[in-house]
Amino acid sequence: MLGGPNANWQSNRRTAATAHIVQAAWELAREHGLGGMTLRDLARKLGMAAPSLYSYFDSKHALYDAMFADGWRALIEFEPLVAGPDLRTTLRVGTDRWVRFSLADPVRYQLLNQRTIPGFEPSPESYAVAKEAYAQSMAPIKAVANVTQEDLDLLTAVVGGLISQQIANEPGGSRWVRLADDLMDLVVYRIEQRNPQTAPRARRPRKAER
Amino acid sequence: MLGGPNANWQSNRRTAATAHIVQAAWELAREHGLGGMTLRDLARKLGMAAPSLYSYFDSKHALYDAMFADGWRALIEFEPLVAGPDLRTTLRVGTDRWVRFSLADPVRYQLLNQRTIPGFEPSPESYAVAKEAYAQSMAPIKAVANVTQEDLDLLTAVVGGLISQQIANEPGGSRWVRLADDLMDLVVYRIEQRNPQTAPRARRPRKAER
DNA sequence: GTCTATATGTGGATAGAC
DNA sequence: GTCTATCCACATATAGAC
Repeated sequence: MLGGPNANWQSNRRTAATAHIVQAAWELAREHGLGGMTLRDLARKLGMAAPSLYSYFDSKHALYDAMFADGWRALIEFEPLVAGPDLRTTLRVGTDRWVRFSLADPVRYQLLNQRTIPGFEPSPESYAVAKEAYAQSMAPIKAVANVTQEDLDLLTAVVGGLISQQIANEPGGSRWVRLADDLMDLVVYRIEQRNPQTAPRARRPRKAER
Repeated sequence: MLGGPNANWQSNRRTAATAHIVQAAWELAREHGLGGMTLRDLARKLGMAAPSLYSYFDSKHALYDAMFADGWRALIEFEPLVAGPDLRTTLRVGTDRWVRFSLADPVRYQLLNQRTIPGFEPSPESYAVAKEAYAQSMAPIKAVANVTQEDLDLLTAVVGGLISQQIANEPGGSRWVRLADDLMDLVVYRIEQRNPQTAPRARRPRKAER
């Protein structure tokens, strides 16, 4: 465990160096793929010998773990997460934010959301950051509508499906993610149909606006 | 290119041996993970030396390619694909079939639907099998409703989202996939709302009726 | 503490004998 | 086609200079 939020700050030079390594690792992963990144390349990019990296990370998996936490932290600080006036707007804005964050760095999406590195599992500390980001993203929705965990599970899964398809089959395009608003209309329909509390029935989820 | 459905059948002993290797590779992948499978292990399992595998496959990627085609072929032959009396039933039955096929072999799902092996892309020949399986799966839906490509894109993505979440976060469980029927209701709602043909209160005859 | 130098084990892949 | 021998790249680990 190095560079974690533990004990005494041995030196913030160390944490700065660690952050620098993680930054370079992201660049390398974007270049050669997440699994294609080698510690030799990383060390060369940083101008040091490969074994020196082990002063900062116990293993390559530990580096992935730091990147995992860093990626979720990036989401937390990505953009101010605004709550819309109603459920539909809140879902659209939140999903749009998540889609843009994901497409902005497909390799990051891969590490954060897919189990692609054999044997890698995030540490409890890093996973806690992921849970924090999740809670932050869901809070505005809970604030504006009466949603169940099933609603949120469904929401998370279907949006992830759109993004995954987009990245896998048409990187750089919008064939799938442009359906996000339509999809949010369906989620709204599901939630409001079970929960006819406040909304005036006049508002029908037509596909009109974009 | 070895063992393909090409030119003359050099010998079906060869194709049988190739199929045997692919079969053993699946078992090994299920045991150690898709990326954790090594050619040495595979050779030992087959009782031969590792380099001998190169008589059948030009590379490890070529082996993955054969497994890719084999996996999609397995879907084509998985179960008789029945068309229901209406759109909702057809979607539910087709999705249920796809979910069961996927959960029955998560490693297979990973190879077929996610880009998890660095550098691996299916060959045109293998990808053609995938397209055939896709066309076969979508045919009953097209037969029973007037659907657009966007509808099918949305359907494929959201169901894939459920399955991915299920495999990644709760293998063996049903927290996500049990929402499949609910999700199909939403898809039906989307299609029928745009296309009010056979709905109970609709009095307009279908235009594309034959 | 951080670096260089080096050693070990395990992958995929190739060469050449039979 | 199958084998043995071998190569090279990689992750990993340790020793020791500064």
